[in-house]
Amino acid sequence: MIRISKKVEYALMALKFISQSDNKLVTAREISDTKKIPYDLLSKILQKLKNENILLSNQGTNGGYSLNKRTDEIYLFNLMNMLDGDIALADCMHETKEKECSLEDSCSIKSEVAKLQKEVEDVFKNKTISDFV
Amino acid sequence: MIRISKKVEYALMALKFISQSDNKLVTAREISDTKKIPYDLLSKILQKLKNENILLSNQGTNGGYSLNKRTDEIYLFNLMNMLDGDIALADCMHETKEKECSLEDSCSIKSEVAKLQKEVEDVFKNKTISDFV
DNA sequence: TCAAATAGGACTATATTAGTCCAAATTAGA
DNA sequence: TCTAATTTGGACTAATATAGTCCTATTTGA
Ligand code: SF4
Ligand code: SF4
Repeated sequence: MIRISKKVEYALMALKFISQSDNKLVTAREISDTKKIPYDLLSKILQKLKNENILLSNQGTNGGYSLNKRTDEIYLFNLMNMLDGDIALADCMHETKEKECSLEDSCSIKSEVAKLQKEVEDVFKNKTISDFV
Repeated sequence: MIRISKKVEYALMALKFISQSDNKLVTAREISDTKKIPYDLLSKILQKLKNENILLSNQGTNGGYSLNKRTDEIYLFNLMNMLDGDIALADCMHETKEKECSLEDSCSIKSEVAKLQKEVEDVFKNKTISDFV
């Protein structure tokens, strides 16, 4: 089964929401309430996006988040990598050799899986947040 | 994280193996041994493929499996559906309404996710086993 | 000083995927 | 007719990944 994670969905909704609140700071609570996204989880996601320089944050009262990039500069592929880690169609395909496949020696489909991975990746590399706004 | 399952990988290797053993029946044990695939799991996969009319089976001594379709008639997309169930990028995208998304009312990205799903699906719909042989 | 907000670690719960175990039915051949 | 090789198939367990929660600290404007 092939899925995009809830984290990524929540991030997409949040980024869309922020991009449509022109320049006004947006709080996690606001997004959570209007979009019915679990507050704590959303907070984590926004913090992550801030650390990845997708968002700017202001702490304290009247704080909140704002975009740090244009929507067409934020690629879905990167977003997925940030939130879910290395996107790999199979164990042997991770950039970082974090996972190894015990079948690598006897595997007869590796090069074809690699080709497939490239094609799927391209779909996500060709989408930016602006496609969602 | 986006992955193709081990089941599908094992199925691909098995189908490739069978397609290259021209006409001779191939046993699950043979494939399991040469490809280092867990025997019980592989058995289940082959049985499934037999029930889906991808393979023919002969029981008993000297039994085994053979292809029931040309390799270019077996689509990766269908294979994935058979083995992993409905391929859906998000909860709301299942053909059968087996899953519901509680955010469906407030969701602002559904149509874009649908577009994305179509693009990813097309990648898998355009691959057949012959691409792996 | 207080309340609203981000920051972030640690934890729990749930779902999915992967793998195992066991017993039955089928069949060729000795 | 017995036996071993094989498919068949249900039930179960283990491992992993995803989703969600809890708690506490820090920042900051009023
Ligand atoms: S089975 Fe082959 S394609 Fe799959 S992860 Fe292992 S080496 Fe890669
Ligand atoms: S959040 Fe939106 S896109 Fe995702 S599953 Fe729910 S309705 Fe579908």
